[in-house]
Amino acid sequence: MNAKDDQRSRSHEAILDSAARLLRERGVAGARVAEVMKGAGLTVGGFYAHFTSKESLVDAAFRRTAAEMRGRLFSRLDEKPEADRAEVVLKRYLSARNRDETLLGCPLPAVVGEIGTTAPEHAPVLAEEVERLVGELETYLPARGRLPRRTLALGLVALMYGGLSFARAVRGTALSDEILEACRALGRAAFRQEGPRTTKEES
Amino acid sequence: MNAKDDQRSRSHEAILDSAARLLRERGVAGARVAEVMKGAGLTVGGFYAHFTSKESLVDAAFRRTAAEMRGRLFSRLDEKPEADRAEVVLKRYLSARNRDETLLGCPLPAVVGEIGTTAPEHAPVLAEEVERLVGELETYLPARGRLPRRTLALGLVALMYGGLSFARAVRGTALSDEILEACRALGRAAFRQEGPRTTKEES
DNA sequence: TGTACATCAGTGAACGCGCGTTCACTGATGTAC
DNA sequence: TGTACATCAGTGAACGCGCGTTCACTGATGTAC
Repeated sequence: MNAKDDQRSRSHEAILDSAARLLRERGVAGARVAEVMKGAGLTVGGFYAHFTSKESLVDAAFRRTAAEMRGRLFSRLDEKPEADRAEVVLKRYLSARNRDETLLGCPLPAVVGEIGTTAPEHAPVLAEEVERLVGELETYLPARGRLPRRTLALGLVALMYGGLSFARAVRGTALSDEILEACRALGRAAFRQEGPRTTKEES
Repeated sequence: MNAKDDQRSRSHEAILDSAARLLRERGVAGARVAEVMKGAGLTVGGFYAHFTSKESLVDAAFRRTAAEMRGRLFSRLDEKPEADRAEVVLKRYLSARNRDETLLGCPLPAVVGEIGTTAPEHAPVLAEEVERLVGELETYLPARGRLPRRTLALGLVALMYGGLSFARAVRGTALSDEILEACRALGRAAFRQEGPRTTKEES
């Protein structure tokens, strides 16, 4: 039962990968089952042997892309001075790279609007992933600023998501670059005033 | 030729109104031509006597909703102390009301994601409307803060849009209220440090 | 003022197309003896 | 070791459905004489 199971799980992975790519690039409605399967080197009919519905595929692909994003966003931060870490995260997220390389970038801009309008069935997963992102970001924020860490983290996530969404929507224009820069500046201003630059333990 | 022309322009208005409502509530793909016409008290077939395509309808409806939003956002600000105006705008936009009353609220959360993914044909109109919003918001910001007015305005628009989008997507949860509040706090922090609360002329 | 004709906003059915999902079938892999 | 059968991942065509758009037609409004 080895070769068969191997094949099966390899296909499963390929489908998820393909879905993750399309979800980030085209959103929920734009990630069509037939195209997902084609991207995995398979045909439409086989899909339902791997997932019970498109809905469950989207949930799974969303979780995966969100986890990947957090991985990239928070990787190797221990190499940076503690006081600079939040700024590094901000810079990484609001970068031309994260805007242009949709295939590897953040899934939020492609799905949040749809979840608010035509795809509310994915709201629970979104809430989950936002909590994860906010929770991890909090770790890198000053412990006692004017605003509670969680407040600051929630606001920064909204700022980052909003800036990236706009920048992607008008990509290729000067406005797009301007937006990214302005959001970085605003975010920096928000947490720079929040705490002293001295080193404090966080736990 | 009076009664006929009157009828025609009344229908045109009704179609636009209906489209504006649906666009805010369900986005570009969700605002279906047949449903728009039904909402205007008409049938599908008559649509193309009023608009050349769905695309041009969406552009027109988007401009209309954006203008309405600016109207509500910036109305009667002269009644408020000059230093408080930006904060009033922030509060109005990031309110439970603007989240829940989708029918009258901001169109951005419903369309920006789609424009970035499956409906790039509306990017020019989006850029136009963002410029209008940013330009008007600048008027209410401190003239010489740490950040240039335009930078601050761009960042605030991204923050407001991002916060409202998240809040709508997870509406009905505690997280949704928390996000609105956090974005108001972050925005306030950003422009509060930007300038002294003294009165300065702006022009 | 009345009558015959022209205009045109709106109707409703049909068009081609693409979607998510289903299902009878295939053929390579694994099992039993 | 070889043969007959079972399993099951994947195929490809079909299903019902909804979309944007087209078009022959209707009937009330307006014009010409």
